[in-house]
Amino acid sequence: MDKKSRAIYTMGKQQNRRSDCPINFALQTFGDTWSLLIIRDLMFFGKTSYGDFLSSEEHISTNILATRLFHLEDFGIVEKMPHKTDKRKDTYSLTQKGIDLLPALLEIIIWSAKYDPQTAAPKEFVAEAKTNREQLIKQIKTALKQKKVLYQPL
Amino acid sequence: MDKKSRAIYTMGKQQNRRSDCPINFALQTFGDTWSLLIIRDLMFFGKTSYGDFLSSEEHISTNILATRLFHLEDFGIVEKMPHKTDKRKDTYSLTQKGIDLLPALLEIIIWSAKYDPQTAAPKEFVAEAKTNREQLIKQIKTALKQKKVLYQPL
DNA sequence: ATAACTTACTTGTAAAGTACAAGTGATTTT
DNA sequence: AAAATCACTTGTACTTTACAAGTAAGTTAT
Repeated sequence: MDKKSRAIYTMGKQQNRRSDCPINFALQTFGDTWSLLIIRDLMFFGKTSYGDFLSSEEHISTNILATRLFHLEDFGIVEKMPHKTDKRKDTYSLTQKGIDLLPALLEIIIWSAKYDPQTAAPKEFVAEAKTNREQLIKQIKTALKQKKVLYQPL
Repeated sequence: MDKKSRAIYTMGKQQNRRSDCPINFALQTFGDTWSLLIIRDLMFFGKTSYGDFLSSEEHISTNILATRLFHLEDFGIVEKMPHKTDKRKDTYSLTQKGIDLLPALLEIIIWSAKYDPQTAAPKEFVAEAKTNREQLIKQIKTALKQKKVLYQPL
């Protein structure tokens, strides 16, 4: 890890926190332009590797991805493990702390689906999130633990 | 408005959207380091003026605040009106689109309260959000419409 | 009435962060 | 044994941010 990454790493532990406000805590943890997309990929689309994240349609730069993954791992939202068979690869997964962001993600999805006329959010999914929230959360959590992929990348 | 602001303004209308993913839509709307704090100030703390936002404890820079307010207004999350009596002032308020972010904010607060050992989130508030979500949402929306302040800045 | 103050910004500049292209070294595949 | 893949790192130009200072319109105090 280089100096810049270490700087971010250290900030990660919130030596430089702007306030103790819960909204601010969330912002300083994953409130940049990319982190939530990585979390999305892990939460809904079964992506697990560096290359998987790189290939998402939003096209994150490789250096940015590297620092965000350090950051998210540092904050305990993401875990990195050696791939079972391929020694070149690492496998990323959400920790419990990361999985617990699911309700917030669902609310964001509901909001975007309401206000973005060209949203890619599947109607049935949004309907489920609105009317069967708790059940949908359980279902997704179960799938995550079993490493089943419920949805295709948008 | 200067060239830079116009550039952001144009991006605001999502000519340059990275994808139609709902998470991405939210990120491109308010996914920077400051917007959610402005929305928080409007939602919970009864702040309404430029100076109010400037004086929040996170210390946003004045030029950043100006561009974020343009952006948020452009996206229809915030409305700007001349102050009733003081012609120097403007009064900012949340639109319905902005108010509809409340459920997402509540989930973020619940998450941060769980994982930040030094969170400033009031326990009773978090408890209410968990057990009486819908009622709390109604209560806050009513207060917003009546311009009552329910909470003190953290 | 006028000077001092407040308000909502704008401007300038240095520092930090981002995007893009091109490596690199350790595997794995062909 | 060569070519490809994987998870990064490095270099550089560009963009964004942070901080300090200034400005114009409107309000308050004397």
